[in-house]
Amino acid sequence: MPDAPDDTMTIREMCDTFDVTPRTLRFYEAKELLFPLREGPHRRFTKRDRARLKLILRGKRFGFTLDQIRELLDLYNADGQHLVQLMRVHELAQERLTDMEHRRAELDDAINDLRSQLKWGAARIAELQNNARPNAR
Amino acid sequence: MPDAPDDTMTIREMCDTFDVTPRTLRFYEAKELLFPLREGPHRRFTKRDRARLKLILRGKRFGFTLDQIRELLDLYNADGQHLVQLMRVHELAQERLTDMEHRRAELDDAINDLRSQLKWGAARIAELQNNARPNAR
DNA sequence: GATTAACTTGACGTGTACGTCAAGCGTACG
DNA sequence: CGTACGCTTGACGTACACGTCAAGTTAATC
Repeated sequence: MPDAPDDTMTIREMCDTFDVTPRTLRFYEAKELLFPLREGPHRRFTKRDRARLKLILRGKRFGFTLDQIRELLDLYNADGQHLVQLMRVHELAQERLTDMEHRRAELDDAINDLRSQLKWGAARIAELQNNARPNAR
Repeated sequence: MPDAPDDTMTIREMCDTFDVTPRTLRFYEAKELLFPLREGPHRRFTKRDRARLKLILRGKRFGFTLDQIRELLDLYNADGQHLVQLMRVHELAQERLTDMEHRRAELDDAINDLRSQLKWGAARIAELQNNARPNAR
């Protein structure tokens, strides 16, 4: 059977393109995040699947769980451009952003703490090294 | 036996003070993060345990695993007398710092990304709202 | 002294996001 | 024609940080 360049992709092409494992794609399908077509027993991922996967991977970067991501995808998908849905998406994203900013503030705090600890440690190390060779020029 | 105010705390006092469950404290003990004394079969958490728990909880907020936290605790605990040990401590702390800075960079990236997404979404929402009432005012 | 509250130790359960076999099928290649 | 590769579906395993019983013991209270 010749490779009909019908704008669908095999699981392997998907993996290579998006740097995920086959297991991941099957897992996302089981979670109803993707809906690849079947050619016999084999999956064919459509343009829509690829668009969704992009959003999934980006959502993961933002710290959404897969369930949250599915919710967002469903909102986007359900009759596309309804104002109420867009606003809901916006609201959820806003919450996530606040969350992330909070985490970053804490992380900054911790980084500064650890930095000062390191400074302190470095000082002690220098001190001990001096004691080890009290007359080092 | 009267309550000798011997600067130790029961598991319940610990839970109330630090807002954790007994299970958590026992879990931390099993993980060798805490070393409460025993009074008969009951735990008595010392000042040292409380100091360690504070650090544990802070570490958790920053996204460290318990294993990493134990490593850090061992660092803080290392008595600071031996140069080699201190330098080892310093080295590990440096690694952690690099780790955290890397995570912060990623988080920053994701935050900026999400912010621009939000902006885009807000624009679309405004657009739809305009279409919904083309003759507003 | 008896009840009950609080503590104890197992040991299995939970949720997330997959990893890792096992066993089978279909087909492209030599 | 056979075999090796890639895909398929289960189904169990993993890591983290505990939750949730169960069953027993101790301590405090009436």
